[in-house]
Amino acid sequence: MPELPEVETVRRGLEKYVLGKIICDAETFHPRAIKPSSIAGLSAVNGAKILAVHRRGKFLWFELNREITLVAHLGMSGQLLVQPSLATKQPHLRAKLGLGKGIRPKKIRDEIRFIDQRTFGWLSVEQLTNGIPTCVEHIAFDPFAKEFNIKQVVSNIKRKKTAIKPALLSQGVVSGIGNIYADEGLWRARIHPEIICEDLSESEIKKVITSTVSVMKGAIKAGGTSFDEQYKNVNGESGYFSRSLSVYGREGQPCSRCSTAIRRIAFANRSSHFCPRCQR
DNA sequence: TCGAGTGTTATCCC
DNA sequence: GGGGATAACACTCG
Repeated sequence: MPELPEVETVRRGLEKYVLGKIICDAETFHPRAIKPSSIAGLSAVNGAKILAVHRRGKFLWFELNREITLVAHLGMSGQLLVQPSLATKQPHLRAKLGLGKGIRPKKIRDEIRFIDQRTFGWLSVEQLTNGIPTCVEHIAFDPFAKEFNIKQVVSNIKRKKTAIKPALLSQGVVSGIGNIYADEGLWRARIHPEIICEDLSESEIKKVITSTVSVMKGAIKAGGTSFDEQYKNVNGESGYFSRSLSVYGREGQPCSRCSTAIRRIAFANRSSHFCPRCQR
């Protein structure tokens, strides 16, 4: 479920509650909760102080007062909640990190809970290279990063022989864009999802990127998009951006610009939603 | 009962 | 070797 705006909402929530806290009693409850490439089990972060929470694309990581870092990816259905340790355990609780004020706190009041119904998400202990975790190194800058260079991204996409939609989804080009925001950005830019990148002009590609970014900006403001119980802020609150979606999940409903029925087409195990009249 | 779902990546094939 | 397409991963819900 979570794309850039949802992950950013979670990052901000975590930042609010966990900075300066010491991790203790870290525990996993499901074998898939830890990425196979993790260099250590979750207990490796016990005793570490959380100095910052970073994000690139859909990847989150905790900067610790250690050589190692803890990376989190929410996959399709992951949640990170900050909750009292006495709160009822959720059915899909995969791991938890106790939060204390010292290395041996007398009382652990809160914990970070990693909940994930479909288990596509994971946690991973990793080394840092120039401040970036190993598994995040191949991920492109996301549009909200200082280093993001739109000219470079546009020229990279222009050279591709694939359709524009899968190009937007490939995290090595621009990161953070998922199926919802790709559809929304393409609709705003009036570009058909199946047009080949090479056949688009640089200004059209730029329009797609800037449109997608502005949709995501709005979504961050709204606290993310959620359709059901699968996406939550660390508070357990749902975002309300789904009200603002123009095409995603609106098959058969009228386009808000021209009233033509929104169409859905399948592509690579996934759906694209678009307006057949606005997006040629 | 079946299909579809917000993501990533391994593994094919060209 | 690389780009690109596809399947697989697991579980729930309509």
